[in-house]
Amino acid sequence: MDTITIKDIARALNISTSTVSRALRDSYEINPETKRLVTEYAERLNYRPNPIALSLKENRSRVIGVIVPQIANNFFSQVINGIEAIAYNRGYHVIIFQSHESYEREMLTVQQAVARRADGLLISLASGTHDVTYLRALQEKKLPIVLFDRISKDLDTLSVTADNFGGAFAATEHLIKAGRQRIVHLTMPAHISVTQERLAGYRAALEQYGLVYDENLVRYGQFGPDEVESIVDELLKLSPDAFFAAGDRLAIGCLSALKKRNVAIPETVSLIGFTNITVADLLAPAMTTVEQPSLEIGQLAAEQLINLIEGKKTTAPPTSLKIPTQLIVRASSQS
Amino acid sequence: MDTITIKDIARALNISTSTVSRALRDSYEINPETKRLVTEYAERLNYRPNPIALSLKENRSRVIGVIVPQIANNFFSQVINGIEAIAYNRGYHVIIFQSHESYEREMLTVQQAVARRADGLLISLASGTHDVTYLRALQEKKLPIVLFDRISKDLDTLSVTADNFGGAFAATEHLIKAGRQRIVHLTMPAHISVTQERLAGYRAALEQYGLVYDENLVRYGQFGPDEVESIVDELLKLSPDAFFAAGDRLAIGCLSALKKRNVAIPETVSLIGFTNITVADLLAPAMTTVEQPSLEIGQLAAEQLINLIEGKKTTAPPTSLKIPTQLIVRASSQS
DNA sequence: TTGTACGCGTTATCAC
DNA sequence: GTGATAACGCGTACAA
Repeated sequence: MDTITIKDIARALNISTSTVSRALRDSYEINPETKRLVTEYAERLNYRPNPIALSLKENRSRVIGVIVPQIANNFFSQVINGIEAIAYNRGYHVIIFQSHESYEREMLTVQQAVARRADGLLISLASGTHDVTYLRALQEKKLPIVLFDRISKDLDTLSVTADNFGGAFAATEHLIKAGRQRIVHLTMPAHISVTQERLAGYRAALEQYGLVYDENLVRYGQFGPDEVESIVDELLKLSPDAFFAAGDRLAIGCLSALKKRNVAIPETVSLIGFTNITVADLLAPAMTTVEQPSLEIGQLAAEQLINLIEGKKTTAPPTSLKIPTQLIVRASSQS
Repeated sequence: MDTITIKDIARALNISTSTVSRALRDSYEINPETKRLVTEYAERLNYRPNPIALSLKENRSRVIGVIVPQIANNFFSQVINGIEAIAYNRGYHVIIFQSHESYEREMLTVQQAVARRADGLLISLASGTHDVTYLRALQEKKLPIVLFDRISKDLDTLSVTADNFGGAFAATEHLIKAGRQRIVHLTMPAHISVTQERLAGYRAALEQYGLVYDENLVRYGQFGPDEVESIVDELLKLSPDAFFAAGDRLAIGCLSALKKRNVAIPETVSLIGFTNITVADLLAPAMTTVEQPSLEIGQLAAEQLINLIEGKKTTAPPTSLKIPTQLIVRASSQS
């Protein structure tokens, strides 16, 4: 891949590289004629400045590193979509890294991103991550970091999340108002921030409506398809009258299990983060869902990070940004 | 973000930068003691060579550019997953670009990738792309390019796709053997390679079993949710006895439409590329699907591209690699 | 065995 | 108005 440089232009036009540079950068006092010559020639040869040389000189890469647990996931791929939209608008490129939910891999990929001289990092923590001191170290080295979705209170950064508390509260409240009293809460591993926030919303709603919180109705884990089956079996013995699954895959697994068992509950499941409305419609016409603003999370997070990188005022104190969720209540299609 | 360089180490240890460089690169004849000193110090300060400087020097970036129509899409995000797995193993990073199905944006992002000095490009063409001369120009400049999924016969590159013909043939054959005779084929825009290959498989199966090809039963487009509704309405007037949707979203839209109209056909839909089996199970227990090997496509494509970049022998003449698809027949769960 | 000098592509600074 | 030079971080030929 042979590329044309400023040198080539200088040689061809019998002028110095600095003149070429000036002409192209439209910088001060330059002979209009020279400028014309240079720009025309550059145009003709389709000259593009080498961003790598620029990076070296300016000590910045105009690249932001994004670390997610996994790419092949509806939520994260939409967040990335949002990130990309903003980043490209502001002249940044995005390099994606996956932690595969592992603490070790997360550390490694963060190292990689740092080695690549990413100008800043956008991270959603792996479920295996309990310790963020390695991130704190980077922060102290002035590397801009913004956490999103899976955040940590142990790290004093800007963070962008959905309003998980509010969403879970609304979903639970909706079920209660529909007469449900024994609402199962199927959720992710306990230590993840998202889990805690959603659980808190669930509890708050129960409390507000004078229902008891029964911890037997709450199950944690990133249940694989089979696992959910047995969990649901166990739960059914406790005669619940509604299921609130706090995540896409949990909800799908749950629906699948219930369907196999021919459990017919008109409005069993409410879930957070199911982004494909068409599928939700098909799966359970009467299902209520909490739509997670994945695109917006990505956009806002990217915007905040770039502001940080460029030293602009951030939106001040409120270091923890929450984007509202939307409760979507589907009318039962069958009589 | 202050980083430590080879210079810092040299200064601290009172030796020259070249000595430091040699010590770290484990290069020839160096005093073991000096080497120890340097490596220890570097380790302690967590020194990482600046890949940007290296890129500039070696005129390569160890980055591969991936251009897909959209990230937030099950198929593409899984392909990216596969690409990433291979790339990182072989020391490459992956920068993602989206064309948003637009020819102009595709050209722009390719320019960006080239400007960023990507060592090679992995491209799945936008549906808006009818002309690939701009890619041919890059090819002539010796930029390694591998196409995947949405390929073009107008470009003489290595390509990696699913066996779309075989998959469509198998699906159609399955429907025919189940007694279907008027099989609708709902597919993507006509000029896309994938569309053509799948259509050819569909036709070949019809022909082999002596059924007439009725072009009224074939519909093209990237139907939005609403659009599918009216298409299905039109099609129903032609009294089809099966639907073969050549794509995830088409299939979901089709199922949704059929469900709303209470059309009960035991095995209506067969589709290509639906990767989430759990959802397929839920949607239509008797549905037959063709699983697309998205992960493998990504892996193989990345492998081929990196071989190209590194000048290794490619797998010779067969410049067009096809990965087999798998027909998954689900037994009806009812009765 | 180690140090010096140069080049990768670009721009800022200083001379002319 | 334009040219020469240094610097960004690194590796390496060449010199010592």
